Amino acid sequence: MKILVADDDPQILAALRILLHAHGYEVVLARTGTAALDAAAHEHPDLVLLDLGMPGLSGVQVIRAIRGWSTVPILVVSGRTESYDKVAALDTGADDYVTKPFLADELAARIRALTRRNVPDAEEPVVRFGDVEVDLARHRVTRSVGGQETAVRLTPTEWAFLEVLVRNPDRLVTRQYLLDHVWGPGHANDSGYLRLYMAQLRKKLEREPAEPVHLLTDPGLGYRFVPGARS
Amino acid sequence: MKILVADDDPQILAALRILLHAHGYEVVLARTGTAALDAAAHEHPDLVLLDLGMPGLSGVQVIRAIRGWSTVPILVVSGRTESYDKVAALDTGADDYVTKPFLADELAARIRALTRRNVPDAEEPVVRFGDVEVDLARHRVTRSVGGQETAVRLTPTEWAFLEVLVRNPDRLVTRQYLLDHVWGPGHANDSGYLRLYMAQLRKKLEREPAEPVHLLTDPGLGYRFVPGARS
DNA sequence: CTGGAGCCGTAAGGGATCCGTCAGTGCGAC
DNA sequence: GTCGCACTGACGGATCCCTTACGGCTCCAG
Repeated sequence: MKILVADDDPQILAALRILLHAHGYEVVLARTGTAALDAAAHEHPDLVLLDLGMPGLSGVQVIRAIRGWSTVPILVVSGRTESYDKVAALDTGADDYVTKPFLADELAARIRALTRRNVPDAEEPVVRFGDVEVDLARHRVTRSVGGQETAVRLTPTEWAFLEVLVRNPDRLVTRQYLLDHVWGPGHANDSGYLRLYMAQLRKKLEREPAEPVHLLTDPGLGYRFVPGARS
Repeated sequence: MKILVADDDPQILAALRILLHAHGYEVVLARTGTAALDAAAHEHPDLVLLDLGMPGLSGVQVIRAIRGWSTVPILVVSGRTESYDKVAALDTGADDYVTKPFLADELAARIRALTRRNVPDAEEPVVRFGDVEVDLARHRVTRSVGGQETAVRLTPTEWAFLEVLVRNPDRLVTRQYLLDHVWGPGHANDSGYLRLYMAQLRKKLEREPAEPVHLLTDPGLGYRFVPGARS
């Protein structure tokens, strides 16, 4: 049972490490938001203990990023007692919220309650299809042509487009949904964007851009990402 | 989304009922531990809001009893702030613990956090008939001919037509209903559309389009979808 | 029995829409 | 300036929706 502890205060970090270790957990530490994201992606923790007041990324940003590819339980520990902060964290994807100072017994009990439900985790934040590999955590796309792994350069808009599709495998993604999530609301009639960026994605990711295999279109409705057979 | 509220204080009960109702939840009330158990068993709530200080059964007993047959999320609301009570409730099977007095916003957020996770095990939105498989969630239709699963291409209108029929199995769907839901209001007299698209659907989905088995017509009234025997 | 009126199923064609593609412009960063 | 990115506009070509037409069927009046 592995727990990722993210806090910028070395003292609290040490105290939590000792406490959790005493309860039999394996502990991984992170002192910044970006480090926490990195560890969450590659250490596959069974639970994330997250402090909100870290430098760099805000706590809410960290939660949103993790929720982008993982369903790991997130327990927020924060000095902020305002209801607004709690609601924001919980609605972004946190599973529980404890305010400092907290009692060790209660924290341990809440950790047990969250890990108890543990569903089969180890959901890889990497999606593969054809000769392409998409790393949702690192925002990186690579392609192996001729046994050689080469990075694929995507523009921010291209990435946002691809991300929406990859997170809904085998499922129709309507034009409306794509426009809302990539360009934001208010672009309901700009379906020309979709044609344009889909063409660019196919040019960069499909073996035969003229006859796509993984990035398909459902005429009149939207687009669809089909991973197909693992290769 | 149904919530069972168990509390012995009528005032709190009424307040919670109003609060939850305002958030769009269906609310079931119980004023004793035994009543709560009964309701949890027969009402199939999506979440249980449980007060610890009820007469009859103790809160921990109620939690243990529910956990004996159900994994429904349990949120404990209690006046007891002692760490011992929290640990006992959480370790018995509760998923969260909030102390009175509590803020309405925070409680609502914690309810959302608990119900969010429970959604995935929804009903299987797949309908099968003959050699056809309709996946309503993924918006996909496949047909297995000769042991090979092949995708069926449907136009948007064909899909809308099929969707209405599939969502009303073994029931007569009147021409009026179909026209309203597929073409929108104002096409009450365009029953010719129905003949046309029904013919196309039968051609794509029926083994013998001339002698349909699953997509039947009720002369003068409308059409009917009959899944028939599972195959 | 016979003929006609609806209703249903089928086929073919035209117009509108949608899709893929390719230039080209504007704008900000370096 | 130069480069990269977002966006615009326009063009064939494919697809889709609707219209129109025709034949078969049932049912009922004559």
